Amino acid sequence: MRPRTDAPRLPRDFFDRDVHAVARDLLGAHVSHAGVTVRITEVEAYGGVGDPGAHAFRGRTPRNAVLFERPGSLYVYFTYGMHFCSNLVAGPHGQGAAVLLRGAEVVDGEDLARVRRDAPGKPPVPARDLARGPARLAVSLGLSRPHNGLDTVAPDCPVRVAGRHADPDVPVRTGPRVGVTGPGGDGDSYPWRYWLEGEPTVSAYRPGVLRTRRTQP
DNA sequence: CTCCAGATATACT
DNA sequence: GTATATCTGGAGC
Repeated sequence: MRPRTDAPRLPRDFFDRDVHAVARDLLGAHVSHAGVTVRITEVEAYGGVGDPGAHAFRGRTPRNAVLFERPGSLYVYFTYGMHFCSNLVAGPHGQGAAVLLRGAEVVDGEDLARVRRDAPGKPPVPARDLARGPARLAVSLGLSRPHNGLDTVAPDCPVRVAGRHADPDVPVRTGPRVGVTGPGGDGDSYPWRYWLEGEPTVSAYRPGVLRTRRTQP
């Protein structure tokens, strides 16, 4: 499938809506950066202050400050000591809500994505795994710390978000978020994960796990 | 498929 | 000071 280069960049109004509406509509959208374009197949909604799974749960901190910037801003954070994940800020300005980009299909610039994803001396990554998973997606697009805070609705922004899910024959499915431990202790009570049915690039579901202590051996 | 170690910025006590 | 994290790749079933 050839990416539509004529699709308009999504405007501020698109992101300035309920975060769940934004999440659903981002499915099928194209995100382009540094020579690679992906088509989003899986996302998660994070509700801002008060959502126990969200980085904004306890309010604004230096790390999550971008979540409280204008909708359409790109929130890239570092986690697990080695991975970057990317979100698009959604909802009213200052609410702290965002949509995590969890899975995508590389539709252009696959060679470049492969340079970023393939490890030297190891078998090549299967095409469907290039951007399957939030950290893999960020690697394929070449997103990391310097891109945190970019305003993707600006015409000159190097990160371009365009198009949206428009195929009524492909249903949107929902389920619990990945890696989030809910208030009850096990699992996430919010079905705020959205994906396109039948897509091979949707990441495998892994329930949130409480890690066992492993300090002093 | 499931289990598990890895490496470190961040936020909380 | 210390527990945790919007995860991944490799090992073993």
